[in-house]
Amino acid sequence: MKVSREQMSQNRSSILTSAARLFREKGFDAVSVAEVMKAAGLTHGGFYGHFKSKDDLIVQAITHALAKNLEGPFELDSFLDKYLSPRHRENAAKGCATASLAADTRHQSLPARAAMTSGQRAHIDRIARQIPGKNATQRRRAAIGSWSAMVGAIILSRALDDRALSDEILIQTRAWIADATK
Amino acid sequence: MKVSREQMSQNRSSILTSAARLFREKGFDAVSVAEVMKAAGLTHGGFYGHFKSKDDLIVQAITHALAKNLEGPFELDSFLDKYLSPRHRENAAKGCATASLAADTRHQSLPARAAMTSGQRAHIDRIARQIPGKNATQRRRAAIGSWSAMVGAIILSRALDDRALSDEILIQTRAWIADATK
DNA sequence: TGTACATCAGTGAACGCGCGTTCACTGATGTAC
DNA sequence: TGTACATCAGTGAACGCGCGTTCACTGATGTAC
Repeated sequence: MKVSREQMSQNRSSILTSAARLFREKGFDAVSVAEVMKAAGLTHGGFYGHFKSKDDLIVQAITHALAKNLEGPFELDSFLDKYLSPRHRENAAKGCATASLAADTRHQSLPARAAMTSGQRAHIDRIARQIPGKNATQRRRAAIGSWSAMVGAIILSRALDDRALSDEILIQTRAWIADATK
Repeated sequence: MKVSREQMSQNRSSILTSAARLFREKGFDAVSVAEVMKAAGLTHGGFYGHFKSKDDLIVQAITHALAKNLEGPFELDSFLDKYLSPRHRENAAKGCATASLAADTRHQSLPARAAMTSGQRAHIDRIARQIPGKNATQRRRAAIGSWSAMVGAIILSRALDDRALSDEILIQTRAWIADATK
C-alpha cells in the first residue's frame, strides 16, 4: 500500500541507516538486501523503489557512514582514546566506517571506491587541521601516519581471537602514536 | 582416475597455493571452490578429497600465506620500502597476507582467526627483534605501532580510486614511521 | 469542506543464477602373488 | 620380473539453498473538481 511522502522519506532513511550498521558489522557481501529491508521494518520487494541496486545502496551507505564519522568536535587525544579502545573494537556496527569497510571497499564498484576516497580525503584534512606539528607539511604527515596506524590497529585487533594480544595492539599503538606526535 | 601419491601431494599443494593467491586478490567470499580447483588445474569434485570444507581451506590458506611472509631475511628499512610501495599496493595476490586478509578474517570461523593470530604473533615478534630501540619494551612498542601503520596504510591506499591520495598515504606513512623509529 | 479516482509505495511470490557440497562412476596406481 | 585385481584420486552431473532482482497486485495517499 502507498504511504505518505514523509513516511517514504523516513523509510529510505531507515534503510540507509540499517544498511550502514549491518555492512559495518558483517561486511557488504554477508548482508542481503532482504536482511537490510527487514531491519528497516519493510519487505524486500520495496527496495528497488528506493535504490537502483544493492551496489547503489553500498555507495550511499559508505557516504552516509563516513559523513557521520565527521560529525562533532575533534580533539586528537580523546579521539585516540575512543578509537583505540576495546569498546570500539567490539562495536564495529556503530564504529568507524573506515576501519570496518575500507578493506572491503577494495573489491567494490568504482562509485563505491570514489565515495570512500572523498570520505578519506575529508577525514585526513580534518585530522591534519587539529594535530600538533610545526607546519602544515608536518601536520599532514602526522595526520596520515597516525590515521594509518589507528585504522591498521583496529583491523588487526578485530581479526585476532586472543584477547591479550588484541589489547596489546591497541595499547601499544595508542602509546606509539602519542610519542610520535609529541 | 587415480594419480600417484606424489602427484596427489603436488595437487594438494597446488590447490593451497592457488587459494592463497586468489583469496588475497579477491577475498574469501568472492572466490569459489570451483575457481580455486580450476586454477590448480583440477575439477571441483575432487576438492573434498583434500579439504574437509571451504572453511578448512581458508584456515590452511591463511596459515600457508602467513608462513610465506616470514621467509627470508628481515631488515626494517628495506622492508618498509617494499611494503609501502605502489608495486605492493597493486599486487595483493602475491603480497602480504595480513594486508589483504586480516579485515576479512574478522568474519571467518574461529580456527581461521586462530591461524591469523599465531601468524601475527610471529610477525610482530620478528619485527620487534630487528627494529631499533633502547630496550625490548621500546622495540615491541615500535614494532606494533609501525606494523599497524604499515597494514593500515596499504589497506587505505588500496581502497581509494585516486592515485595521488593513494600514493601520498604510502609516502607519508613511510616517512612518518622512519621518523618515529629513529 | 466533501467526494471520486488516478497514482504509486509497499507486498510477497517467482525468476534465474551461482554457490558449497555430494555421489556414482572411471581408470591409473600399486600391491599381492 | 610379470600378471591380476583391489584401491582410491579425480570427474562431472546433480542436489538444495540463498542470493539479487522482477512484477502483478494491493490499498492508502493526495489531487481534481
